Amino acid sequence: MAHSNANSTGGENDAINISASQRLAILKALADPRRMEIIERLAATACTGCSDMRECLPISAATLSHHLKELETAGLIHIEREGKFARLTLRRDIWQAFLADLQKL
Amino acid sequence: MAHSNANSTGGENDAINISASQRLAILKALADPRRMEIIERLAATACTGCSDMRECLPISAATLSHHLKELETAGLIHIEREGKFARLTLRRDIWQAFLADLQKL
DNA sequence: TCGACAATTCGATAACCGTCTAATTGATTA
DNA sequence: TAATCAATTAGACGGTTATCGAATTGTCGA
Repeated sequence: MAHSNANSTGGENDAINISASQRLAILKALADPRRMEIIERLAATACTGCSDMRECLPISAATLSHHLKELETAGLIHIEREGKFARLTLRRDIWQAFLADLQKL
Repeated sequence: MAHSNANSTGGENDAINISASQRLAILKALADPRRMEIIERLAATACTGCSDMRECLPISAATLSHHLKELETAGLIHIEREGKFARLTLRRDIWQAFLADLQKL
């Protein structure tokens, strides 16, 4: 909820604009091997659960939860909780906006 | 010197390939407001000296030197020392390779 | 209702990092 | 040569953060 990006001003496919603070948050989020790995996996397989992640990454559940919250706060992933499980998805719109933002310089 | 990228295999305009470790180093380097600001300035004005930077950023000479070394180690900038002064340039080839690398996921 | 399980939160610890001052190196000029 | 200045290095301090085990919350099946 930290970064809203709810500015659909009626345009058709206007790209999302990333604020400087969100760009920093995303860069910080990506500047960790584990979190980068999570993003890579989500980008490749489109969608996974927490347990799937833990099978690949050598980290405790607590640490994974911490990283996921970090990625969610940065706006990079969406965590959809379904009963006992959590479904993770990469927010590709934010990802593209982030890349477009870096392209601009 | 940490990241060489001296692999011109005779091709014409083959893009540089970023290793995973260099990608991480670049992300870490960018995940700091001051260093990001430095990169933005270098991208805008093409080339500047240390003293010019210090006029804009509220940091000590020692801290700036530390940040510049970090950016240089990541491969993002080139520091050309001319006598007393230092000339800073953004390594646009690396920057583009970095962006292309992120695009791939 | 009662365990088993997924995920989160809490509290602590260790490592990392940005920042500074002070000291140093190296170059230019009086 | 001595003084000055740009930049770097050394060393220290404080804040941030990645990590874990333990406790907690919430959900599902027996």
